[in-house]
This record gives sequence, C-alpha cells and structure tokens, in this order.
Amino acid sequence: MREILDIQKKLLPDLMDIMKKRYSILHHILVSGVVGRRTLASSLDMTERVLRGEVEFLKELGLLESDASGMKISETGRQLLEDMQPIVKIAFGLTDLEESIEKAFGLKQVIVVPGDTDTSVFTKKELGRAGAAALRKYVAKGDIIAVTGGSTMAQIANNLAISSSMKGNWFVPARGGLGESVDMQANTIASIMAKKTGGKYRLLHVPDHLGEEAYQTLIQDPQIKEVVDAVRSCRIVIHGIGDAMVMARRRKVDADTTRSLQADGALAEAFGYYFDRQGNVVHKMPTVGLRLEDLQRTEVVIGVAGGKSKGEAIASVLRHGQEHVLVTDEAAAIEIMKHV
Amino acid sequence: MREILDIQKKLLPDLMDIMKKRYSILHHILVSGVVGRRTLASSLDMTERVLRGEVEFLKELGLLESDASGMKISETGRQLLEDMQPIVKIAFGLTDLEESIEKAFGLKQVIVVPGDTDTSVFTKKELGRAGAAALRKYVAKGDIIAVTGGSTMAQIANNLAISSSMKGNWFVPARGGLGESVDMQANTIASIMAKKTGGKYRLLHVPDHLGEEAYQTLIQDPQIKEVVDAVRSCRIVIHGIGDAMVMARRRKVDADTTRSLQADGALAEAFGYYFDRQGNVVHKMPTVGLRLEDLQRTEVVIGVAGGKSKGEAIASVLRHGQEHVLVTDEAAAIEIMKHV
DNA sequence: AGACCCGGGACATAAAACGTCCATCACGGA
DNA sequence: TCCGTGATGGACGTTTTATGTCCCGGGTCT
Repeated sequence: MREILDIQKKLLPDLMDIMKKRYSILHHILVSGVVGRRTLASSLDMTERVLRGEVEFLKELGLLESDASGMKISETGRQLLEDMQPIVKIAFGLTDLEESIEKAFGLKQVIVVPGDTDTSVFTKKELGRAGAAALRKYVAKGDIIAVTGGSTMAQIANNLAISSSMKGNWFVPARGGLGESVDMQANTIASIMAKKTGGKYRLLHVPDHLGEEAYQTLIQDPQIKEVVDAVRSCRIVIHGIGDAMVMARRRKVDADTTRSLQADGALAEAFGYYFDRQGNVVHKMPTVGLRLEDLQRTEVVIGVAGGKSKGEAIASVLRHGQEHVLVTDEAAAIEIMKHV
Repeated sequence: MREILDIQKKLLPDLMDIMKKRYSILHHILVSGVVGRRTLASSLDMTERVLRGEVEFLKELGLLESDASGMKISETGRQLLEDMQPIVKIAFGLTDLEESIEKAFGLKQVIVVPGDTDTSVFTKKELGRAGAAALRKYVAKGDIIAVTGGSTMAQIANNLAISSSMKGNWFVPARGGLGESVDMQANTIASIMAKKTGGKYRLLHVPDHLGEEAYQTLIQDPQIKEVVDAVRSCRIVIHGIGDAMVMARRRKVDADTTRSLQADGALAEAFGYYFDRQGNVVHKMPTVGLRLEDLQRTEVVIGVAGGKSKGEAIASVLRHGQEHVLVTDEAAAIEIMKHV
C-alpha cells in the first residue's frame, strides 16, 4: 500500500499533484455541502477558471453534480472520498504522525486529519467527521456513552447519523453543567447525539459552582443519582480537550482559582479536570459526574481536539495516560510531537 | 493494492495510460542497455517528439541518463522497475485485455471493468457506470440513440446524468416490446435515459409475437411508422447482449422456435437477433424496429454486457462484426479471449 | 422588486505539446 | 585522417489545450 504510493511518487509526481488537487476540491465540496464556483475557488486559492476546468472534469466522471444552486458531491463521489482516506493519509504523510503519537503515548489509535482547526473551518468540520467515525468504530450495542461539551464535540454530534450499532445506546453528559453557551453544553450535545443516532439520553441539570452543602443535597436526589450512576458506569467516554486558561475564562471561575491554576501550571482541561505539563491533575471543577477513578474502568476513552494552539494542552492530557484514542488535526499533531 | 489503483483510476482515469507509457519506456531502455531516441520511438510505436517529451521528464526525475552515445537507465530507475514488478502485473491486466479484444475483433474501443457481473453486484454497477461514460463520450448534439432492454441497460440508465451534450437528444427503443418485466423493457429504459439526461423520447408500443398480418397493419400506422423511421436513422445504438436460450425463455418463445434455435446453434442474442458461434444470424424476433441493415449505417454501436457466463455470447456478437465499442467486465473479457 | 450568487457560454490569449528540421558531437571503419 | 552513421539537443512554426475575462440568464434570498 505504502510502497505503491512511493513508487508512484517517483514515476508520476505530476499525477500525484493532480490527485491532491482533485481530492481537495472534492473534499471541500463534501464539507461545504452545496457551494458555488467562485466561493470554492477563493477558499481553495485557485483561479476560478482552472477550478472550473477541474470541476467540469469531475462532473464528467460523475463524482459531483451541479445545478443552478451550486455544486454538490454525488453519492459515488462521497464513496470515493471515503475509500481514499487511507491513500490521502499516506500521500500527505499523516500516517507517520499517527504512528509516532501512538508509540509516544501508548495509545490504541490516533487519527490525524489534514489541516489546522485554528485557521480553517473546514478542518474543524473534518475533525468532527473523523471523531464521529471513531465513535462509530468503538461503540457497541447497549453502551453508555459519556460526552462533554465544546465546539468540537458539537461538530461530532453534527456528523453522527443513525446506525444500527448505536441504536438504543445511552448518551449522558460526563459532568454537570459546564457554564458554556447552551448549544455547546454537554447536556445539549448528549441529546443531539442521541437523537441523531436513534439512541436515548439522560441529562444532568446541575448548576455551576456548587457549594459543598448543595452538592450533598443534590447527590441524594434519586433522579440525579440515577444519572450519575449511569455516567460512572459508562463504557465509552468521548471528550474535547481545551486550553486551561481559556476554559477557566469561559467558565467564569473566580480570580482566586484562576491565580491558583496559574501558579500550579495548569495547561489543559478535559471533562472538568485541569492538568499541568506533566499530566498531573492540579484542579477539578466542583460538580457531579464522572470522576478520574471511574475513568480507569472505562474501556474506551476518546479525546478529540485540534488546532496548533491546542497541541501542548493535548500533549498534557495524553501524558496523564488514561486516553485510548486520539482524534486530532495535522497542526496539533505536529505540536504534540514537539512535546514528547 | 488493487483497490488503491482502482480508486486512483476513478480520480485520474488516464493514470494507467501514463504509468504504462512511462513504464514501458523505462523497461525498453532497461532491456536495450543503451539506445537512441529514434530507435526507441519506432520500437515503442510513438512519434519521436512525444517520446522525447517523456524522456526529458524521466531524466529530470533521475530515472535515466543520456549522453552523446544514447540513453540508458539509472540505478534508481532500475530499482524502480524492479519494485514496480508486482504493480505492473495487476495494473496492466485489464489494459492488456482491452487491447487484445480491440485487436482481435477490430473494435474502436473496449472498456473492461474489474470483477465479474455474475457474482458481484458492484461489478454490475460499475459496468453501468462505464457504459454510461462510454455513451457520454460518443454522443453528439442532436443524436438519435436507440437502446435495448435488460438489466445492464437499466443500470446504464441509472448512471446517466444531465449533461449539456446530451440535452435535446432523442432516445428510442431499438425494437418493439420485448416481453420482459416492465422496468427492464427498452421502452422504459429509453424514457428513463431521456428524463435523466434532459433528452426527449419516443416509444414503440408493439405487442410481442406479431403475426404477419398484424405486422403489416402496424407498420402502416403513421404514428408507429414515424418512430420506426427515427429508430432506423439513429446515429448511436447502445445495447445489451444476452445468452440465446436465456433470452428465449424470458421472452416465452414457443417450443418449436426454441428447438429450431437450439438446432441452429443459437448462442447469443442482441437487439432481437440470435447469433450462432460464428456470428451468423440464425433467427430474428418478429417485431418492428431496427434491422441489421440499418446497423451498417449506424455510426456508433456500443455493446454492453458482462459476466463470465456471457463471455461466449459476447464473442459471438463481436464476431458478427458490427460493433464499434464494447463495455464488459474482466471475467467476460477473459472468456471472450478464449474464443478468438 | 431588487440584490446576489449560481452555472455555463463565448472568446481572446497564453502556454504547452508536437512535428519537423538541423547543428553538433562521438565513434568506428575505410 | 576522413567520412558516414547514429546520437542528443536546440530551434521554430503549428496545433492543441489551458487559462483569464466577461457576460448572460436563471434561481434564491431578502
């Protein structure tokens, strides 16, 4: 597989370039849904005319369709892109990155998509697609799946579709309400995922910043207790990873805590825990839900995050050593490898 | 290994041609030791100039060297050829088949898709795609296109899409109603193709098994006469090829005729005519529409059929000698070559 | 109704591919 | 030593293809 591409690179370097070009056109159209020639040209940094040439060609091949409203990918085209996935990875040199990270942190699988989530909205979408595919791969019938919030997780939810293997699964938020905008809260995302896959969901309506008393009262509540028990016995966790300070700001933690986070060198955040460079937990959010000790029993922990700026944070969480699968993008992967 | 090439072919249809061209240049140089441009050109059946273009390219890639005494292969080039050995076998299997059949039956173009229609539904779909592509390639504006029935033709219709070059063309059934299930009748297929491509269609509603009287009456009918005239002046015929006995059964021909078909060694069926092993017509369906003599004026005759079991039948029709283009699959192609 | 974006036709022009011819060089045999 | 042969590579006009540019008619959203 790899050899054949290496050979082709030697004998047909020009065709490999064309392949990349056509692939990226198709891929852009795929993630854009319906898109016009001019928009696409500028987003791919091509002149309109040469894009048009390629598009006409791809249309002849039946890989995309166009009507007055714009161009969209055809079913065969969509299938082709899927089949091409491994080829593209090798051709773009992503397989190397995946394997290096797997080895460096002892992970079961690493998936790297091309691009940089920080700079391209398309990469973010692709990250969502890849995250959804990873979840689909590891999920089994009757699983309880704990999810967190964040824009990346929202993107994954977007890309899930009904599938027999996920029908009847339970989606639960990993932890209580994490004061973000509603459509990126874990609760929202769990319910979207359940609806999209034909699964069921339970929510945790718990306010932020709990005091000790309120906390004790809450976990006595039978309704809440039931959900929390479900969360703690989940078989799969899929979560985003954030920069510690960014998350702290977003959650409006008080100034004291922020200072203490800084003093402790908090770098990354995931499912309510804050990690320093060495992967040690330096702080945790005061709310109910999944605890670190539950994670050890969890069979599959999937982390999804991308963007050059998050590379170091991802490396911190990986170093903590409870992840099994990582889905990230090229830019972040390169950063991660700088921190081994 | 094989899939990767198939995938690439979908995105870069001329990949194989170029790869083959460059490979054979290098290979020729390898076996020749040192050779000059003109010698090489004539032995590869290329014009000198185009060979020169490739040679200059290969030289830039460092795969061959040249000095005043001629060209010879470089060490990396030799290594590359060695590494390519397995690829070449797989990759050129089909191309070789295509060319052998073209030469054996004097066809303009042969397209072979991988697989066996008899055993794989994917191959059948692929055959449909390839058939549709072939039709798209040869069609011109304002053409009348005569089509036949059958599941393969239905598959082609499925794979047609609206295209400017086919807009406004006429689709007509090659011959009157061939008592098959409705969705595989020529009439149905002609109308689907017209709808899919944005063309127009005329149908021939003629019952099977016409008596001589009824026949005479029918062809007097101005409506029918108009369509029949259109059919007979078509520029393109695209048709399936069937096994004679299978078709006879499907059309419920009477026992007498069946016996006579068997006695005459009928092997294949196409557009209502039955052919024996040598390609002679041994029987024809009693219905209106395209006659063999009309076929001689037809500019493009495209036959589409696949499956190991049909190989012999396809060979019979090809031997009759009125086909220009054949679209088939690998299994059938191999069978065909056994009957040259 | 009007602004906007879409695909696709049209056409001039730039670029690449190709056919053709020739200058020059190395080599071997007379 | 000279000359014929076959080699590469330069040159150049021609043809074909790719590209830049402009515009039209038709949907769509506001």
